Order: sequence, then structure tokens, then C-alpha cells
Amino acid sequence: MTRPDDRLLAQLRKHYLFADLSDAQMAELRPHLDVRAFDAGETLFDQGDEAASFFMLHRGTIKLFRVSAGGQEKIMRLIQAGQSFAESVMFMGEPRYPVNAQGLKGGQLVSISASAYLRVMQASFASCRTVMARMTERIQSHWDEIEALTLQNTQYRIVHYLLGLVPTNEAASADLSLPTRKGVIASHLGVTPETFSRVLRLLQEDDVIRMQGAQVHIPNVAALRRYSA
Amino acid sequence: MTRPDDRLLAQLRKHYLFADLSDAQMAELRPHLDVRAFDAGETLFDQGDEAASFFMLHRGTIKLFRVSAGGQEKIMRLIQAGQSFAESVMFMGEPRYPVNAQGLKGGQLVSISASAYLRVMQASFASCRTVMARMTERIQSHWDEIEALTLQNTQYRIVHYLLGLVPTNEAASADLSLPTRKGVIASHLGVTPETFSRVLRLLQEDDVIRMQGAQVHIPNVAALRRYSA
DNA sequence: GTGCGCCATTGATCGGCATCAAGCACGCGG
DNA sequence: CCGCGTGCTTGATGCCGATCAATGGCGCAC
Repeated sequence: MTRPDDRLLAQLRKHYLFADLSDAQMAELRPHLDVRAFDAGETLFDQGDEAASFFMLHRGTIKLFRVSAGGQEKIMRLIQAGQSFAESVMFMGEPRYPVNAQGLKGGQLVSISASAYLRVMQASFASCRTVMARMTERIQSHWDEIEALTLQNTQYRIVHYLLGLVPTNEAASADLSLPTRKGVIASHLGVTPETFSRVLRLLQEDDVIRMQGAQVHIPNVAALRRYSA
Repeated sequence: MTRPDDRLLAQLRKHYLFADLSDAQMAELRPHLDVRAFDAGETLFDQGDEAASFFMLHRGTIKLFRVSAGGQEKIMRLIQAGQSFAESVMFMGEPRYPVNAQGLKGGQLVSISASAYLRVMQASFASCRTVMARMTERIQSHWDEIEALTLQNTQYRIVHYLLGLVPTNEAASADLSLPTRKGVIASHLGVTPETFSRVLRLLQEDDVIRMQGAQVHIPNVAALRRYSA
């Protein structure tokens, strides 16, 4: 049980979960926060585990995933530093994590007691509303993903994923680096590493992207965007 | 602009959106409710339309769907009488419907002003919490769907859909009728009508289901359940 | 430096599901 | 009763992406 220090607490205040809270509320919450380190490959929780807390990732990378009967895994979400996850356990009657969570890159994790946060939120309709807004965004993105999975082919999905990594939307060209190993991204997109590799090669042959390791250069973002039409 | 009569209002109170509201809150809300009839095939709203209200279906059936560039449609949700939808427009910065909605079977629809409901909810943390719990359930079901779409084949998905229609979970055998046209169900499951038909035939040939039109008989629910393992 | 292990790539093959194309059954209006 | 439309079924074919298998490249331990 390690409480967050003042520096980390200040960081937390920037996150949407805490931005709308008063100092008094924050103080009330503090004893129910816990900071811990984790390693790459470490299992944080398994699907079905009883859940008393949700999380906010401070450093490192985490994958949320499910495993089929056949053993293949689908990464539902990639958590990067600064993002929170599993907030929804707050609202479950019998709270259980709906996915597995495992470290991809070691880091530091803040866990937040669900009941404590719920208590604080009761006095803050603003936080309530913010949380709901975030959940709404999540629902939207799920619908987008479901649509993409059923209505579009893999090339479309991969191009779209790349476009989602472009920092600014206006720039004519873009340079970016893949946030993690390619196999992980492939699983997130619901394709095999082989297919992912092949599509990337195709895009290079058609001169819409250029890549070297995890570095991707998009000479013409608009051209790439047209590619998925 | 037709206000709901007292009978309908009493019905509404049974729905989770209104169950936790006091009489005073309900009275405040009443002028912001509107009842209208719609026909089969009638478009209720399109994806991207500006949204000021969300809905609760009183009678009839509605499909929520998206359309790909190629023109094929994927039904995201089938709304039956008693269900609410598009609640999430309440929490959007610039509210727009994220899907198309169209009547499948004519009926009656109650629309609820998002801003009015939000105002009322501000005074009722219980409602707040209930709404969030529902949104959480929705998120869960999306994850299940995404998992099914990426990790399981069509036969699994179809069998699972049928199992979801079984009224009670304990019964050894079950009789049920498909809630709508088969083509609609197929689109909901992300397969073509042809494939849907073929899989159903297969299941019949293997004697795990028997069917006649929209009527389905499952002689052994456990056997069907094993089928998707 | 050398060997090992993991990941990415490339090629060959296979299979599931979509697509295209007929038939078939039922309901409805004339 | 017939004709037509709509939805369901059934068959033939093709394609996309998975699978199986081999190779290549890079980092790391020793």
C-alpha cells in the first residue's frame, strides 16, 4: 500500500477523473489511492476476477485482452500512460473485470477504490457527468470498431489505424512511430501478424507509406485517406 | 407535440430511466416528453443528425444500423418495445446520432429532451448511477460482440444468438420464435442471409434444432450449448 | 564473437464465407 | 385463380485472410 506523493497527485488532478474534484474531495479520496510498480509480462488481473478498484496508468503500457477457447487472444484496448481503465467496475452489481490485463512495458499503476470514488462522486454532479461523457465516447468507439470489423476489409482497418496515429489532422505529410510491437497491433486490429505485414508491404509498394522498423512516414496523408474509400 | 397520457406515464415509471425519479421530478419532466407514432420503413433519424432527444420505444420494433460505403448495412441493435436508446446523446458536447434509426414494425415512440432529463438527473444521484450502470452493461455487451466477431466463427455466433433467445436458462428444451425477419437477424450477426440460412440447415441436419418458419424448437438446450464449444 | 530466442517477413496452401445466380414458398391484390 | 413481389433457400464459384512452414534480422546473454 503506497500512497501517491504530491507530485503524482498533481499529475492526477489533470486527469478527467479528478479534474472536477475539490481539494476537500481529493483529500478524502487520497487514502483510497494506491501506487504500485509492474513489469512487462506481469498479469495485473484476469477476466472474471473480483474487482474493487479501477486504474489509471502512470507509466508504461498495458494490454486489455480476451482469449478464445482456441487460445488466440484479441487485444481490446491498449492502455498508454495517462489513461484510465476499468472505471466501469464502479457500476456493476457484482463487480468483476471483464477482460485480462497484462503489462506490455513495465511502469507504474495507480489503483482507485471504486466505492470510495463513487462516494466522492455522489457530491459532484460535474464528475458524474464527465465520467458519463467518457463512457459515451467509449461506446462510440466500440460502435466504430464493430462497424469496421463487419463492414470493412483488413486493408481498410489497417489504413484507418495508421490515420488514427497521425498527430495533427491538417498536416499534408506525417511521421509517426508505432506505439508497440507489430504483433500486438495486429491482434488489436483483429488480424494475424502475417496479414498485417503483408498489407504494410502493399502500402509501401504503392508508395502511400514508407517505413523502417517502427517508424512510419506518410508522404501524403490525403492520398492514404483516399486509399480507404 | 403530444404529451403522454396518464396510462403511458405509469408505464414509463417502470423503466429504469424513470424508476428512481420522485413524483415532483416526473412532473418537471412531463412537458419535455413527446409521443409520436411511426410506420414500418419510416426513417426516425439518420446518423449524423443533430440530436436534442433520446427515446424510449413503447410499441413496435426499430433497427439501429450503419451503412458501409458499399451500401451494405449492419444492424447494431434491434430495439423492442420497452427499451430505450440513444441515451448517450445526453453526454455529448455536440450531440449527433451515431447511427441510423428506422422502423421495422410500426408503433409508438416517446422522445425525451436530453437537456431536461439531464437537469432532473442533477438532483438525483440514484438516477445518475442507474444510467451509468446501464451504460456499463452496454459496454460489456459490445465487448462480447467484438470478441465474438473476431474470435469466433459464424456458426458459434448464430448458436449463441439462439441460446440468447431461450426464455429460461434452466429448461432442458425450449421453444422460441425469431423476433424478426431472418435477413434482419443475419445483418445483426454480421453474416449474409445465405450463410445464416445454411447454418440453420446444418443445425437441423445435426438434430440440435428443429424449425418451421420463424418457430424454433430446441430439443436439448445443453446439446446446443456444447455445440458452440 | 557466437549462439539463442523472439519477432517480422515471405511464400504456399487451405478453408470459410461472400457473391452471383437460380429456384421455391408464401401472401396479397386483381 | 392467377400473377407478382418479397423473402428464404440452395447451388456453384471465387476471393480474402488464416494457417502452416521456412527464412531472415536483431538484441541479448555468456
